[in-house]
Amino acid sequence: MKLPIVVSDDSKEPIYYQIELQIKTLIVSGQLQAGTALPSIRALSHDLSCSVITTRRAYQDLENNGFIETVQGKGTFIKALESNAQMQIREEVVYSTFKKAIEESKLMGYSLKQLREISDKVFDDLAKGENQE
Amino acid sequence: MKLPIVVSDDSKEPIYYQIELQIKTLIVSGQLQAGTALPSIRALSHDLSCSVITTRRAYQDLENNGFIETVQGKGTFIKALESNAQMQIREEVVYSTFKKAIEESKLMGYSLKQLREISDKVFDDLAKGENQE
DNA sequence: TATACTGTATATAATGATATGAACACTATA
DNA sequence: TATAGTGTTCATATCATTATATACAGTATA
Repeated sequence: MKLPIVVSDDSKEPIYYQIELQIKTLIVSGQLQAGTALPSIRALSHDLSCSVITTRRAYQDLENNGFIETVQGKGTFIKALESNAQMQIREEVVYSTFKKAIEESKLMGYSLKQLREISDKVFDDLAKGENQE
Repeated sequence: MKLPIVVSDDSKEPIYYQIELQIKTLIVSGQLQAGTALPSIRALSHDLSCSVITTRRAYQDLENNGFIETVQGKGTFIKALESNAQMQIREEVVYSTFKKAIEESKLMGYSLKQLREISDKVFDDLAKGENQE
């Protein structure tokens, strides 16, 4: 299976991270079903003209977040999204992402109430953008 | 004026960033009033046992965020928080901090609605923590 | 104007993140 | 069991960030 992935050397985001985000998106949008085998790290690195280490790093990060599963000698496979343990890992990641954003913003001189207003505005703006599509 | 600042070499946060956050906190909490002169970059670097470049970097970042003002030959001074231009810069920084957090979290497979719930939970938890103090 | 303070700029070292190739270990199967 | 496919580990190179010392430039004042 050949993945519709494109990476850019010019991007400020590291290559392994670009790969991660695109595979995540494919899984979350349902284009990659549970059980599907991903291309081998060698095949993918060949397609993207990067090192095996780079694709490996991307796969490893995705595994740590519960999106995929690697089995030595066999390959790498999409994991089912339903597993409670994985959903919990993911929710914890999101929770601490928000927590960090809020705590850092508090240092800019805003109260929690003010920050909530700004946060609501961002959500509203993003929702507006989604509806327009 | 001697600032109540402590930096740790063991921290994973860079020293210049530790200095930034602590000065920000002092300003935002009202312990450093507008017009107050900060210690010179040399005096501060001596107190913290770090290089002049490091304190300079912290001051420069704070200036870019509108918290302080430096005048060559004279020194560095706390800026008034009321200026509209500075408040706007600061709000933009907070806005994009949140936006980035939300967009990255969306890639974890959550809808905006779900993310809003998680975000609300974080705000509630933080508010609870503040009230307990 | 000499001096002793300010901040500024340049060149450089040290560290950590990113990316690499080559050798290693496991699995399936001809 | 030989081979060709998987993932894994190790040593290393490259690059950006962090941190440094030193020389430079502006300001106040004795």
